Amino acid sequence: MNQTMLPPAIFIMGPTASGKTALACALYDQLDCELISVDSALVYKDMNIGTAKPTAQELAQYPHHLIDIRDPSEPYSAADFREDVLPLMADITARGKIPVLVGGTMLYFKFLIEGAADLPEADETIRKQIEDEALEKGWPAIHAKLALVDPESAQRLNPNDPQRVQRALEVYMLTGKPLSEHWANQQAQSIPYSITQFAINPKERKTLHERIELRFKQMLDEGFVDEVRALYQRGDLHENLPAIRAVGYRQVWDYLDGKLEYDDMVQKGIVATRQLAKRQITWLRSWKDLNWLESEDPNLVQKALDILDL
RNA sequence: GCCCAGAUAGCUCAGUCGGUAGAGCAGAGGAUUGAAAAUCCUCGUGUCGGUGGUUCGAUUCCGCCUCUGGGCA
Repeated sequence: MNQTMLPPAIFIMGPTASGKTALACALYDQLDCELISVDSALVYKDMNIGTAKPTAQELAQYPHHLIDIRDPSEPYSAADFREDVLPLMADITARGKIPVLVGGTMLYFKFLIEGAADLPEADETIRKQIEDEALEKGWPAIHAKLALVDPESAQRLNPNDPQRVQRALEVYMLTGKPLSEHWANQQAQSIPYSITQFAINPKERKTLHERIELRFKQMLDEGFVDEVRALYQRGDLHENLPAIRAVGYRQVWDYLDGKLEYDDMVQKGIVATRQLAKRQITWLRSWKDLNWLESEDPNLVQKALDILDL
């Protein structure tokens, strides 16, 4: 098939606080497109300030898909994202528009580009069972157990990595087949788009750190603590939920719990955001077919449009 | 002004019975298959506050100085 026959799609990636949203909105003004958020935290309702979600006014002017689609009590996953976004992109293309995917959740982009193995979804009962056993015997014991049924995964995984060890064992318990076998059966999937990928990032890490600190303090000024307090006071949420584990939310939650002094919470919130940005940049460094843009470049939008050459 | 306790990595501190030192955090790099804003791995040379003395050798012992806490006036 001729690549040029594929409909266009645009990806805008980059670390937190790099200016992705601003670029996406600028493209929205210039192109016949629709915006899709690729962000594991923006999917949650009532989590606005701390996620740096575009404001209601911004969203009215620049509508984004896949924002506010879950209650904070409901988990959302990379696989959910893949299932949601593919039909959405197809609809947008059918309307004669270009899907513009913007966000910083790199695993979601990866799932979209490379596809995912056919695996069972998370099973709360099984996970609880594994966790209870881990609490009693320690994660290395669970890892040893995994080694008996799925030596390949056990070899690959660090015994101290609870999340992956748990997942690998969960998959075996649910399917009777090791994770490695599922992967071997994974079929190459490619999405039917001609994708132009942008990564936006400040020239210097120091600049990003400054932006992150400034933005976190602005969030606090805008009432971030009250936002988390409202979630805290609901009573049905807890700190093990993906939503409450989000950067900033976890630290404010601990502050409300009396586990952190206010100043420590601020410091730890900033630090956690910096560390998130670093992990996002690590993904990007080895990412294929990227067009890099500098956050502080005054001609950034024009450069992006030139690269798109539509 | 006097007394006491400190001064060691960017920060908080440990330690060296005298042979130039190491943790946590921060930071950097990496991994990443239904929690991914998650989870995990790797990386530690710094005038040991300054200066003089004792010593083969001082960050360590002694003197003086500077600074920071706390106490007494």
